[in-house]
Amino acid sequence: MGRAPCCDKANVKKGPWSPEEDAKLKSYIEEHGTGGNWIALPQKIGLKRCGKSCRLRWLNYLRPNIKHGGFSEEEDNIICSLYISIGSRWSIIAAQLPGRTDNDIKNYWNTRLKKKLLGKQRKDQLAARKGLKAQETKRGINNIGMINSMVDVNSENTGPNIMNINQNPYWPELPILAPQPYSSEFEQRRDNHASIRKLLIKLGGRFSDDGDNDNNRPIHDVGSTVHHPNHLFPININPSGTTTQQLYELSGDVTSSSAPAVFGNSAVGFTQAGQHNGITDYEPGSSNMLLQGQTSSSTTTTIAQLAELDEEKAYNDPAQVLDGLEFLFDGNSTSTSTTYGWGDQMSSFIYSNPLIASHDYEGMQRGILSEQECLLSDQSSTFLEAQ
DNA sequence: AACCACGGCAACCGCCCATTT
DNA sequence: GAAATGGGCGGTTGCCGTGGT
Repeated sequence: MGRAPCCDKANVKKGPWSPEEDAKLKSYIEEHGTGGNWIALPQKIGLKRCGKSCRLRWLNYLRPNIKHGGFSEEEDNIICSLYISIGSRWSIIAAQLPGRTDNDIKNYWNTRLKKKLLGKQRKDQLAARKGLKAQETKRGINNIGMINSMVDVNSENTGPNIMNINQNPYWPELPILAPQPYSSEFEQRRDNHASIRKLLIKLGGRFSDDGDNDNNRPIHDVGSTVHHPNHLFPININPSGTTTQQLYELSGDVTSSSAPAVFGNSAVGFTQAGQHNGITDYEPGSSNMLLQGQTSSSTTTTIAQLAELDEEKAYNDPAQVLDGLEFLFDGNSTSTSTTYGWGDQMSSFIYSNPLIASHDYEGMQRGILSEQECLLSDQSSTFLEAQ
């Protein structure tokens, strides 16, 4: 049975909002709130708009403290870092950037950041390829295939199919693959809460299926109603594991349109406690997964620790999927400075670690990697499953 | 001046999921 | 338990401004 339309499409105005409509919507919500029912809202105000359209207009444009444009370098870094970590979960990313909406970030990524990355990557890869060519000529050996070996999961062979760099002039270390359906196993895992949980556990979060257990609540929110979690991705990037580095620690009440962390439309570990002025309050609990912000180095899974999980596989893993993104993690980053420099640690980790590779399969495929026709190895998926 | 291509962004669409009936 | 409903999300579309020819 099909889903009933949320409104009468024939009698609903579409297209850009007029200042009058904006004023009506804004003044009503500021005075009365949304009432928790967007569908009924336009009728109350006398707007010939779909409720969803009203919601979108409010969240993305009219709501207070919205910032438009002018993304700072720090914000760039956060967006890119999170994209690398979790893919196109724009609402989650937006939750880490006060005043930014998921739509804004999505647009910004699609129109600017992605191109920036790809442009940089192309440049670096061409340079790297030149270097390799020269090396090959000098030594008289062909080790490029090994260096750039990729697992051709499209091959009918069960074993990896080593592909040669020269098969792809622009993406030398990436496989040339026809669009390939996911394996049924992987298909099941996509958009699966369990896999997301795995991912976030790897990234340092902790989950609980029993939200009623206070022990599983975020440390900083135990026993209290919170607006939004402040620590979503407590990634300790110090390879020694002795220093805790909170990458995305925000202070204050983040009134993002989509905060707190949301997967699907479930707040992770938080239930909706109420609304005021269109801003949703959340409280810990419910049967949802609970992501815990951790601040203790003893409990935080560090990137270095993850990398150590399988150094050999990491060494052999061919998925140099993020080659060229170093600039995102250079030591000059104001938001992510570390003892060792965010750059080397993070990029080398991502390059080599099958954990990240497999975690990022979905997001990457939808983003950067899809454009490069890059598939990650079955080995990576298997490795994740084993964790 | 006219046309075209391109980029940015607001808004829409379809789907998913949780909640309610 | 099934169907209906509504909120929310990510992907896509289309308009508009700008720059190049």
